[in-house]
Amino acid sequence: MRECSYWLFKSEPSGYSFHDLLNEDNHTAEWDGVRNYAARNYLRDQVKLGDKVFFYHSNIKPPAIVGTAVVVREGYPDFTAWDPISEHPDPKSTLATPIWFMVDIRADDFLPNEVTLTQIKLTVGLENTSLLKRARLSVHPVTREEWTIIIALSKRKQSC
DNA sequence: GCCAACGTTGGC
DNA sequence: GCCAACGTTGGC
Repeated sequence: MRECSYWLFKSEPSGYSFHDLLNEDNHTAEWDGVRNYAARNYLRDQVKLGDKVFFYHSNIKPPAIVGTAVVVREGYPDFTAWDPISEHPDPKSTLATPIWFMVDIRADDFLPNEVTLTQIKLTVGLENTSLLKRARLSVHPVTREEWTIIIALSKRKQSC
């Protein structure tokens, strides 16, 4: 019996928001379009069924973790890569030799309060979190301790 | 809108 | 295989 792992997935809400995920059938969607090797490796090799996911909104004021989701399908080829009219086509990726991978996630719920990037930067225990160390990565590992701290933060009303 | 950080590409 | 040029991300 494997313990679940924790992740943080980024999305620009102008393109795809947590609200969009909640509005999907069964609150579930393919996490497609990742075209970065480090993120791909996580999706292909390490993100497992039942793992928990923070949904982070980037490129918005303020950038913040807004909700949680759960992995409902493990890594499989991102077929949007070999669809020439998809948003992120990659002719080098084929059915026989896929390069890019995705997982499916199902929205759980909004956090009681969003946890902003500023809060994350100011919170003891989160100073080494991957989000702060590798700013441009779109899929980050989160430790169990970090997950617990962020969940606790989300239950606290912000004064500013 | 700016621009720093950083991942990717491609010439050599 | 190095590394300069280039493109993208994303906070500010």
